[in-house]
Amino acid sequence: MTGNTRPLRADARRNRAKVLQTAYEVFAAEGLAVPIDEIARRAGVGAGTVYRHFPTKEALYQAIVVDRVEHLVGQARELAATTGPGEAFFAFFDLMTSAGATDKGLVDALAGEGFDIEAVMPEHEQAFKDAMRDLLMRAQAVGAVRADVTVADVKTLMVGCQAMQRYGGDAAPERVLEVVREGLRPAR
Amino acid sequence: MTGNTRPLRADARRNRAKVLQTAYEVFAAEGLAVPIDEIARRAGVGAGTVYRHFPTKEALYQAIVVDRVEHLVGQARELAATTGPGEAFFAFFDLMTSAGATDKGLVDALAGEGFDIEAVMPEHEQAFKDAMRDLLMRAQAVGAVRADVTVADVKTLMVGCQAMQRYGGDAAPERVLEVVREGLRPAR
DNA sequence: TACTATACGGAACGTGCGCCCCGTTTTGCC
DNA sequence: GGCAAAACGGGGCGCACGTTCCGTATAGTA
Repeated sequence: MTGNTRPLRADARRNRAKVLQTAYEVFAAEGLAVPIDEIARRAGVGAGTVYRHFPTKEALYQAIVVDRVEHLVGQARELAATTGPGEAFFAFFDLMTSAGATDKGLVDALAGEGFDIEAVMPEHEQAFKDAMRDLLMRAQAVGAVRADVTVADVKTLMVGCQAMQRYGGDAAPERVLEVVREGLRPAR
Repeated sequence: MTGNTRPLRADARRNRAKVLQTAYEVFAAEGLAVPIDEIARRAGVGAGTVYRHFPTKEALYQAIVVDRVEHLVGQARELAATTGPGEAFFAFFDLMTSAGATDKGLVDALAGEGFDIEAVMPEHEQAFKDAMRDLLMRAQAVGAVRADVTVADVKTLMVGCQAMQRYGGDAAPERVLEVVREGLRPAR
């Protein structure tokens, strides 16, 4: 079904990679609001070239976000396999929040309007939730996390923390995150 | 210095009020991204009329947000005066978060780019912080809130919670807020 | 080297929106 | 009722941005 795309010409492959790389950096630094023309300029190509490789702006950052999410899912699985339940869960929590602090585009994509992950890449969303469910249930089983929170709750909290990281102000990110982490622990 | 503005004509006063009212409702329901023309249309006036009363779109929602913030500050002071320290603090927390759930425009203004409250209405920001400092310090004094968080931390957390309220997903808002509230309590 | 499919770049188009202009209407005063 | 000042409204301008088009350049092939 997936049309047999024949191999790209050398310059095409090069440009595609350059665009992806540039877009990743620019979106991470400035968020999804950056114009395509700007990305094209920084990548040293014309706007038309960007659109030949990605039919739409959304398609461009989808490609990037999917990659990012896959990477995070991989890290979640690795943590689940190599670390104790409680530790693994909170390590992943830290991973997610610091990802948000670094990558403005990711936060825009996860929290922003005009981007419904579940609609656009349901399988990745599912993989993400599955990986997180694993981490969460194990952590709850050993009493490291309060028993009543769901995967959806945790996801919302993570996205919220990413947004807070970005909010700036005079707040100390460390302390703010610590509050939420502490809140996730079982009531005493 | 503040130019002596003479009294508005009757129709002007009426239109101004209608615009404010409509803008308040529309911004609350849809966020700050709504075009001015739309607000003008719903208010039953021309776009020019909106701009005569508010020189810029930003000025329009500033007027609204200032009003909203003043109201919240008033509520904070009243709580501080009439309720026990711990209760008052958390009641205000709930007030803020549910304000965010109701008012999309407020969240946009507090969290969004392109709106620096401190730059635009420093005195209100100050009043807000003062009122919150009062609530926070009293709550900390009786051990209802962990001693290490600052006013800025709490503000960030509140804004973050507002954003989460709006994020939707399958998360239960109740539970998510409970996690943060719990995290604000002293370590046990 | 000659030839063609492929890819390139950037000018150009359409749209949406903030904001301004100006001919028309309304208000308040004598 | 008549008049000037104040206010109105909505068409229009300028700009930004996503997307498309097409004449030109280049990679791959014989």
